[in-house]
Amino acid sequence: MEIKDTIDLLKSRGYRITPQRVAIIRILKDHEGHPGAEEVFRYAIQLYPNISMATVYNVMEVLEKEGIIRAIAVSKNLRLYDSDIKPHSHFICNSCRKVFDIPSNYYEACTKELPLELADFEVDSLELIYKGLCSDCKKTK
Amino acid sequence: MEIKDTIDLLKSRGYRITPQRVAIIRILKDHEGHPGAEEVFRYAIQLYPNISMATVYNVMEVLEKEGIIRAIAVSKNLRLYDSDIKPHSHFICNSCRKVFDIPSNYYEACTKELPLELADFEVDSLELIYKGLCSDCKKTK
DNA sequence: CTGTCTGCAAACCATTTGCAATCGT
DNA sequence: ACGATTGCAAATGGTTTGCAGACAG
Repeated sequence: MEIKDTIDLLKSRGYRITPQRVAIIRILKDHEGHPGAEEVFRYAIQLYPNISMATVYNVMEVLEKEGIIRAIAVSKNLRLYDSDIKPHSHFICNSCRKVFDIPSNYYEACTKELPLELADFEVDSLELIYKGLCSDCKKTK
Repeated sequence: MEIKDTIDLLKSRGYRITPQRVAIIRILKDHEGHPGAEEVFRYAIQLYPNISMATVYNVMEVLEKEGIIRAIAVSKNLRLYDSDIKPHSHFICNSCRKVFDIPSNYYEACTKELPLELADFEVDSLELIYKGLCSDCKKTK
């Protein structure tokens, strides 16, 4: 999604377009990958020297709530974000904590063909996460 | 798995069988569901009044490491445990935070037929988590 | 103008840690 | 005995909160 589209989306939902929000949207666009709040903050502070962590968290929460990014619980004290919202699964390395985007035929199958047990539930999202050791960490082991 | 089997497993891996560990293993056996550390602690303190949270965390970590239980990252500050390690997926209610065990045909399919991108990786586990609103919370909404 | 958003610093809280005493083997 | 484990209390660290001032619409 283009930056402008994201901004229009937020505007249409009643959010104010502050320079901090624009900066973070741009950062997420320019740095594909899986940044955490800390990393977003480090980039943001260069575009906007007075920005605070509280604002970063605030903006990330808005973006997540509006379905613009996905949060990934990597481990107890590491939450990363994924600005690619196309259906895909993740691999998390238990050693280096890196997150890999993994295309998965099953991801879409799982969302389309829900288990009977979920018939009465409202299913909003699916997380399909493999964990283990990435190829680099596997060698070093 | 029977309590005795779990104890034998731990013993065979060099762990000491302390009454605290036995108490927690029994608690997990007797209270199916998805308790958190706090809930385990509340039960444990009745069997063993001097037990501390640190010990509960210690034991849960051992059990998780040895594949006897699974940890579920429900939300930022809520981690629950599942003592059922048979292959199945989870549904987490975004409102009441309850965890539901969901049988899933795809869970096993995902583990057996790994995406090509994971060929060089060591895959140790899979999490398949649906999120949304459970039937009760859906009504109240 | 008006109510939302930001930045600061302090608060939060589940989890972890250091360490002396205890206990399993 | 000996080293693993416990319990306590303090520390940790990512995230949240309260609030006064700034600012978008």
